[in-house]
Amino acid sequence: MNTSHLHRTRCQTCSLSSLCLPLSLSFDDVEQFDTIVRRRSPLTRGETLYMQGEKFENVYAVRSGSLKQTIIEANGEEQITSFYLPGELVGLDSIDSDTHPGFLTALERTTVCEIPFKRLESLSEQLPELRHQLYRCMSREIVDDRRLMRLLSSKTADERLASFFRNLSVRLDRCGHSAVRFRLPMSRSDIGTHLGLAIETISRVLGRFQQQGLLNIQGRQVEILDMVALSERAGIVTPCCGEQKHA
Amino acid sequence: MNTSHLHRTRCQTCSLSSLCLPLSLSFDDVEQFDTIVRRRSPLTRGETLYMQGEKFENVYAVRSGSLKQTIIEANGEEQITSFYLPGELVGLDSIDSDTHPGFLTALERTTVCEIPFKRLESLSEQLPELRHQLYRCMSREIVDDRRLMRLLSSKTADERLASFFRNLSVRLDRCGHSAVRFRLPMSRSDIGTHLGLAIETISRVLGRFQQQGLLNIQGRQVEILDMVALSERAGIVTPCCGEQKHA
DNA sequence: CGCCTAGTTGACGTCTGTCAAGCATCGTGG
DNA sequence: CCACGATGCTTGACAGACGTCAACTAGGCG
Repeated sequence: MNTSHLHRTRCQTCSLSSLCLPLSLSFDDVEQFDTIVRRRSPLTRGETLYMQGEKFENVYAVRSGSLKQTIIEANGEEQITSFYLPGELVGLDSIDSDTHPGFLTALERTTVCEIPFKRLESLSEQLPELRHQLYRCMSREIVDDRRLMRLLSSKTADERLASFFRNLSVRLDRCGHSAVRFRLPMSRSDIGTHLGLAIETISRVLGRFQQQGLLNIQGRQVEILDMVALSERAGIVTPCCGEQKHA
Repeated sequence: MNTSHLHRTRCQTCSLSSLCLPLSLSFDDVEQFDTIVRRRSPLTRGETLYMQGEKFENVYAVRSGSLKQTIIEANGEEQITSFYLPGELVGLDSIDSDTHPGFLTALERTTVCEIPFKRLESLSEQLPELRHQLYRCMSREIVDDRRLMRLLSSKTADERLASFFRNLSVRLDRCGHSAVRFRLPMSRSDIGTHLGLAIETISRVLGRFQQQGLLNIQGRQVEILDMVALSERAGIVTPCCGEQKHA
């Protein structure tokens, strides 16, 4: 029990380990994995974890709080490609070019675990489960991106926002928060930039949702009142009858 | 030199090997890799390589021709998430759920190399370069998807189409075709479904492009006349001077 | 108390989807 | 070789959704 380091926490005792990379590792393997993980002191709201174009060294697992990834194009346009919540892995999109494709910014007080990718990669040589888990994480990221693409490609503002809130609810639920009552980590403007909608549209649609009793939203405090109706609005037809899903 | 099998081709002699998974492997390693690759007889136009929901067993490398991935949602809406050209790897999005998220359909006569993922995964244990290449491929797919997301999230029909043609040109160039003169493998309707635009819009915008001398398009025969103007139209500003920007 | 940012609400224009009709292109068979 | 239908593509008219501009309100903080 050496707790010499201030931020010393261990994967073995982390409540998020069931969502994180160590997911399917044996006890001994987790211990080995734990040795390459570095805990960083918390980021404050607005602080950046890395900048666009910076050399890629580490991936990060979110422990608490939340972050956004912003890509700024040559012409100055911004796009928020994704938000990251506790238990999610950040930086997998940086492997190919060996640089970070965007800015990673904390939306609130946020703690992350830093995992040197080189060491992760070589550790994955010895631990097939870890390797598979890494492949799965990346594959999931592709699938999630495709889902968002579908959303953006043809859906109305209502569908986009309903889908966004539904997705947020599911992910918050997974990491231990309430699925129906939570505080939005991001601003309306962030949501707009992410979904390709003007901030005014966000405002109007949320107003409409509230009027129709789908949800209650005061500033950033959200309460989902009718998840079924929200899902329908998102274009998801049957929440009940068989959909194939397994790990 | 056993050439018993009809479709026996070898990675060592494949003109696309510099784009494909064996990219950074040594000669011996390529040989080892080659043993797990199965060549399939060509797919004809419209033939499916796999169906949505089917169990995931193999990834595929495109040798010639082209394919599209179509996802059909519960409500019947279709989305073409991506097109695959020679040298590109298909199926990486199936790892997480262990099933194929969509239909993979040949757009023309197409040949692919079948790579059993289980064997690929275990081979990647012994070959760090292969492992890294796999990570890179997946990472690149995420990056490409994000690019498309940005396109879909806020760009006009003109920008989407200009960007689409530019992207196609770059990819065709990479796999040995001409970058300025080629035959579109997909229909207008496919492009529309992919970019989230009505087929009529595609038609109108392409007409405009032609009128403005950006490109020449007769049916599926395309000639790009002014790549610079096309890039500008796609929202890509400076092909030259670099810009530094941060928050 | 007053400024500043975040969010709301309204008026208006435009892009693009929808519907509908017309045209070209291709393969099939007589 | 041409007729013919099927399919894919183009063009036009119109309407609706959403972006833009602008004014206004509500919190948050020195």
